[in-house]
Amino acid sequence: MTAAIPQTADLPSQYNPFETEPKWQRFWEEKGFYVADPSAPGDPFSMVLPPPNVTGNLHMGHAFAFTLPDVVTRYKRMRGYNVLWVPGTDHASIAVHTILENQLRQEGKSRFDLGREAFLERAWAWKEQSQGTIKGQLRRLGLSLDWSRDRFTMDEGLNRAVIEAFVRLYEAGLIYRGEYLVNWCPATQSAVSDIELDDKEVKGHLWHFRYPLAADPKQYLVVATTRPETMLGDTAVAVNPTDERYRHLIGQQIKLPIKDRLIPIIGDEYVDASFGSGCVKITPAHDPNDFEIGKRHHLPFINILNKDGTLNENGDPFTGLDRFVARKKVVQWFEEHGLLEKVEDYTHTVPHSDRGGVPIEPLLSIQWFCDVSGMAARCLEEERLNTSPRFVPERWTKVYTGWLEKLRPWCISRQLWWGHQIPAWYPVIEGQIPEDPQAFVVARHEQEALTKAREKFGAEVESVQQDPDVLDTWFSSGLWPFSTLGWPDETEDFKRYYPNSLMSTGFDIIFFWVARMTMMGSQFTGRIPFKDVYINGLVRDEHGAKMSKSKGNGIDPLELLDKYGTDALRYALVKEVVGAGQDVRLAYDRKTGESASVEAARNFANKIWNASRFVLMNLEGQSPAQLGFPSSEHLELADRWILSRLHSTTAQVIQELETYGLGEGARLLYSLIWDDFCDWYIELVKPRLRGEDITSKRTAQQVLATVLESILKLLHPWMPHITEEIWQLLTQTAQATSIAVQPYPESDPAWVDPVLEQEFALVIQTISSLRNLRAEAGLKPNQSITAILLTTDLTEQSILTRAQAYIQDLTKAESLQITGSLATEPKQVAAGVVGTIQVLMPLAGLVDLEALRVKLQKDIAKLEKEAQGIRSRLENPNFISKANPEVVQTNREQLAELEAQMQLLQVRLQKLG
RNA sequence: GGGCGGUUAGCUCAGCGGUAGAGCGCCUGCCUUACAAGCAGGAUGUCACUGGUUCAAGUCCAGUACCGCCCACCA
Repeated sequence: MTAAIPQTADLPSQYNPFETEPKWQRFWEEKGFYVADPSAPGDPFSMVLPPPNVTGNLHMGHAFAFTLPDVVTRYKRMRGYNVLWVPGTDHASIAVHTILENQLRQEGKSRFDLGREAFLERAWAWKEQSQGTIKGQLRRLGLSLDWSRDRFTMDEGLNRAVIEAFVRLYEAGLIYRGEYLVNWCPATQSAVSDIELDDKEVKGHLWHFRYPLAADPKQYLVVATTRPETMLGDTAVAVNPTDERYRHLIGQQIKLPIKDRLIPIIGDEYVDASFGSGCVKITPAHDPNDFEIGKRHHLPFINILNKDGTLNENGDPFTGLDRFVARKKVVQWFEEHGLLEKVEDYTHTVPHSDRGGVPIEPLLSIQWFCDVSGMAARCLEEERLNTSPRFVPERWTKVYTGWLEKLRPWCISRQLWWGHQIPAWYPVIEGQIPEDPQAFVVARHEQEALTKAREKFGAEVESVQQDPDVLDTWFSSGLWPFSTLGWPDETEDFKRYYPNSLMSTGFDIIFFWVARMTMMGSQFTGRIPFKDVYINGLVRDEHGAKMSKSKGNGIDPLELLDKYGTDALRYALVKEVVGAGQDVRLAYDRKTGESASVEAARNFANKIWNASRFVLMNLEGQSPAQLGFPSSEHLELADRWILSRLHSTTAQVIQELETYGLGEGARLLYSLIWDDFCDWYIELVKPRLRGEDITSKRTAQQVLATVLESILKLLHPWMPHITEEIWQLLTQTAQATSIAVQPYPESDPAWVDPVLEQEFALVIQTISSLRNLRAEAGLKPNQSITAILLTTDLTEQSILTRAQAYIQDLTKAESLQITGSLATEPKQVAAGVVGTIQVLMPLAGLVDLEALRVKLQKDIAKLEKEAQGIRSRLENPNFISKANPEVVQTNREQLAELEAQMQLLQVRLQKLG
């Protein structure tokens, strides 16, 4: 039994996405269309969703970045691939900390007041809430995710994967504990990685200090600094060894002001003799470059800072002061002692902590590091040999390899609570943990740690205490492509779907994430975890600016979803993309909350809806399957034309989808649907549907049904809901299946007929010309005309004759004469020209002859301008001799045609008198 | 300092060697039984600038300017 086809009256004339979309979202999920089956046939096509942070809501960037791969996924599924798209969310250690600690601050508390356990409870509660919101939003975007495989970076399985990865890296000698300069964020009191920094331009000063020589305090060297307080930790002054001014001083000593410490003058190539005074103060414990120099010259490392950004005992006499207060005091000291040479205004960039929002301090501390040099080298080798992964667009490859080439050890520990606690334990002996930083064991769990600790440190180990730090969030993210598939176990999913086919993400996290995944993937699975990397662009605001929280210029996707529907937003975003990875700008009016581009997409959806409504009401309740495909001998000109357009567009769309041309595909379909199908085919077919000729009517129904069904399938990856809604109505499958799992249309070259399309273009132009004449003459839409198409070209005559009914119908011509010559010339006639065809519309009664004249003159002038261009080309002997003969020939023909057309119009002009 | 994008109609953008395009907006008619979220018709451009290659250049090459990103930063 099939459901009754709704009558036209049942279908509103405006498409309502708000009823439709949730219905199909539920349907897809309940019926499990997107649940992958590793035992099912088909080449695998697998992806993991870049897991959104559990920090609140999805933003426009998510909507965009997730819709793009959804288009690809839906296409691949319809192409018969065995598709898996794994959803999930990320615990986002630092980001969640920031949110929760802000909340606590408002309650007048800190996380330390709460304690680790209570804080984590809050974190889990927050995660639950945020995750629920995000999942709802992902569903609302209509993404074809396999929710049965939903993961969270801190769920049991992934936790196990993280510990396993850490242990294996440690056992391979790639994870170690060491002292190093880390980017220290005094606000969050944690180390942060290089890529969690945000450079901000700051207007500061460059202070020039006099450093007296120990041998002769009246002589001094001038050093400059933007961070005066660090001088308390200076352990040398460096000059360039080739610098004639200072070469003789190398080896002598400076008496460091305030501290009265003797520090050496050293020579190092790093110093640029041409910058400033050519002397550099060296603070190995608080500057990355100085750190390197300090190591080269075996200088002492003096740490002057506490973790909260105040000065420690080494900062005496400013111990306990905040770094910025100490800065002023140091400057004041130099000033008072006549050692301040000068102060310059100086604008420079200062690295700030992304999350903490304050300037970071390079700080010497004991952290956990991961040596990634071997992994990076393997990734570079893969890229060199196999160009794997393949970046789309290709230009991002350089960004990726460039970063891998200059990697430093990765600081993976964070002094936070929310995250994966580092699986390292310290032995407790006599109630104490040994001071030796290397006294620890790495284990999968506490029991194993205790055993190992006793083996290593003896039976006197009473217990073990786990390192309180958590891992950098990107550590677990790096495992995402395989940890989600069940790694470290050899699961069916892992065997079937790894490596992933595609990774779709933003350029801003090529370093953070893509490179970490390829490194971890190569380390643990021996393979690059994905074949292609599609790098999407940004969604910019209405002014072309990057949307960001700090600027507050974000556009809320939910607002647009509420206003226009999911399909409209999806289509509007993707249609703007050019090639792959280009940024898109979203039209938006902040006063009204309206978006012209999303509205245009909504209108497109409505157009599809109404075209479908027209088709449905004319099929007399028959489904495409019931109607069957029309037999070839019954096909009329318009039928063959629309089928040709369908098949040629299908070929182009498939071509685009295969090369990630998602925007191009969207635009091709827009034109096929709106221009070809709605404006022409449907209009042409109307008389046949109302007419007496049963065969012609049935053929039209068959073509309408088959073309509409193909169009729906073609468009489904971009606009999944409306296509599902209409497809269900059209095919009357009673929700037994989904358009999402129907085969994607194929292009049959047998139906593509370029000659026919060209001929049909002539018909279209002729109709347009007549419509133009009607409009120019000021005729009412329902007023009928008489028309004459005059041409001596027999082919054109034949085409026009075949299309005579179409022309008459679409131009309201009650009589239409197609002829090679006229027995009697009409007196007053509006005229246009198409090809060699004179398009004539005789006008009875009062007409504005002057208007007709002006119109003809304008047409002639236009043609003349065109002809002039071609003529000058043909008059150039070099063009004749050097250009491709075919091009020359074409130009000659074009000129001849233009001249003939002008001639015809001239004649008409003269006849007007 | 290095690198990557971009500069085409009022706005947002296609086009990437042979006659300047789309959507939105604008103008003129139309509520024509699919659609006024629509239909028909129309107007609109020194294709940033300067050179070069070519018979031919928004289209290829070089440089310049401006806009936007990314990376690295000289203390």
